[in-house]
Amino acid sequence: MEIFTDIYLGDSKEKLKSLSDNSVDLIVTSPPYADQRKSTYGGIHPDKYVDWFLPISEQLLRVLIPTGTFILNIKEKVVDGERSTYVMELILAMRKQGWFWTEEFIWHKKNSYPGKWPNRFRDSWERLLQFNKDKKFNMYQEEVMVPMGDWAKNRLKNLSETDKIRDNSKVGSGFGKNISNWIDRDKAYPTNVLHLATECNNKNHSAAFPEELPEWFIKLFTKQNDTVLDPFMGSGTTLIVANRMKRNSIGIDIVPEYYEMVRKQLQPVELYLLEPKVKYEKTKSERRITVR
Amino acid sequence: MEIFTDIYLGDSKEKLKSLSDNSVDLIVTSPPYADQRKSTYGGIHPDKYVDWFLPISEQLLRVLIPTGTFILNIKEKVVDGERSTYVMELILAMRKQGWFWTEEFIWHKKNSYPGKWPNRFRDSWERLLQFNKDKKFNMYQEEVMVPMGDWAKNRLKNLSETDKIRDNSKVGSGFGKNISNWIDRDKAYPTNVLHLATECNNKNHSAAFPEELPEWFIKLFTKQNDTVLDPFMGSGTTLIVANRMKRNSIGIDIVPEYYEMVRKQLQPVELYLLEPKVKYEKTKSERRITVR
DNA sequence: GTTCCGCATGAATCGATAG
DNA sequence: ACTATCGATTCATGCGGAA
Repeated sequence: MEIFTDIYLGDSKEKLKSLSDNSVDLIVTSPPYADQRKSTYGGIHPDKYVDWFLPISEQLLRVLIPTGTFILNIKEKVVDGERSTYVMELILAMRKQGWFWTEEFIWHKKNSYPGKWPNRFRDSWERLLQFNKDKKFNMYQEEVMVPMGDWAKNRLKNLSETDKIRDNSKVGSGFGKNISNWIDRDKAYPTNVLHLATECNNKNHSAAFPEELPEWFIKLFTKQNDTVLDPFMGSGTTLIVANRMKRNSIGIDIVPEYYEMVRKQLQPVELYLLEPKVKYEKTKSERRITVR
Repeated sequence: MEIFTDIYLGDSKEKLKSLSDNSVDLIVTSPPYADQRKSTYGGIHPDKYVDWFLPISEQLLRVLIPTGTFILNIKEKVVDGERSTYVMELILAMRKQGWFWTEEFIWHKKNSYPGKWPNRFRDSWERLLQFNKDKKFNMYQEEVMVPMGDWAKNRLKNLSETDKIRDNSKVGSGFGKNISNWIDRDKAYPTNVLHLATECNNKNHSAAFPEELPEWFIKLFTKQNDTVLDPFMGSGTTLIVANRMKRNSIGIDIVPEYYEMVRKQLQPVELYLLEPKVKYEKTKSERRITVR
């Protein structure tokens, strides 16, 4: 079976209209937060955020299959010493739009931005909001309850001794870098708290999330040959992971530089010759890339 | 200085009226969650939760000093496969009432209740909402500093003497970062994610939280001889911790059994003879208990 | 080939300074 | 007065070069 990867350059609100109804199994995305990333995305004022997002989520509701899931990564910022409320207002508005708010996962960012202030500690968590069209949805819990797969084995054999020690010292549950827990264990029961560090190895994108994040949700909510959508693909982490996991994927971004970057990364043959470290050669021959 | 502990039996909304304006330095409480614990509190329907809570928070706003803090432990429950939104509606309503929503801490419950559901994982976190009357409030950050990650210890202890000298000179010339500041430091400021286990040995109270939770906030937001209030004291954890930490405390509960339980636990002399393990004898002679 | 160390760098926030 | 920009603060992580 052939896996496709479609990427679009343009405004999500418009480009999404070209997708068919009920054609996507999972949406995983991290939209620009309010008043962040002004240089690249222009920055949306917190007061206007809900109005800006609702037309997009309306399209997402249309293209998602009834048993599909929408994972939204977002966090409100502090404005004038107080937390903004636009995320809560967005949840309330999306429920009126027809979404079910089924769960809120917590992404605990172990390496949060440093700093010290007289009345505030470092913000080290983000919301991962789960929305569904229907109260019955596909969920493959076994896939994430058995983390001792090839992935973990590969990781473990390459772990240096200091890494093992460092990981041992960490307290944590669920999944993530607490790999040492898995050595003597076949099963880990995940919870709705995810412990991951943000990735520092920049891909020329300021806000890339770690590959483990989309990987976990793709495992949990899709099977092979399903289709994953990221309407704010950025550096394309979600698409690359989906491709490696043999899921079809669709990505949209309004920034030409990101679009170009993802396009180049997904071109299999040419870059394979130029790039010494090609990560995803296993699925290379199966991929079909469409650029529009 | 004498420490007092006042406990009241009755409805918080009414009993709070007997407290003076600006008389409490910190409020830490975990109110009955909507539709939970029906047998003891009668259960408040999610749709009526905000209306039920606002008269109480109005009193709390009155009795709190301007530089005081209100910590509200709450988590919406899942109703018919979907998360209720009453917590978000409550935050929005309390802001209109005059509260500032300063921060949301995450309490990560490391040993959350085990279980498996077809479309849901174990819920292992709760919200700890911080509200303030004023954007300037008392906060004693040094009191809750935590040991630094192994990173610093392993690296800094191996700093050569020349490195130290070089770094010192950098400070003088204004270049580089002041590494020498870090040499004697093994502690770092915490983040807004708290990792605590729930207490297994509950005290006949269905929703007792671990002592570390009120302890952390009492350390962070009060000093000795300040006054801590818990308008839903339950088994009295907040009061007991406050007393041990030499803070005055006020507790209210509508359930006679909890009231009696806390009263007995706080009576110093009689119980001292009966109970082999008295935890708080250090402050015993200083305590004054008022029962109304 | 490992292990160790130096260093850059974040979806941050506040307070001061400038227009 | 009100907004825009800038510097200071701080710590976990990964990478590259050195031992």
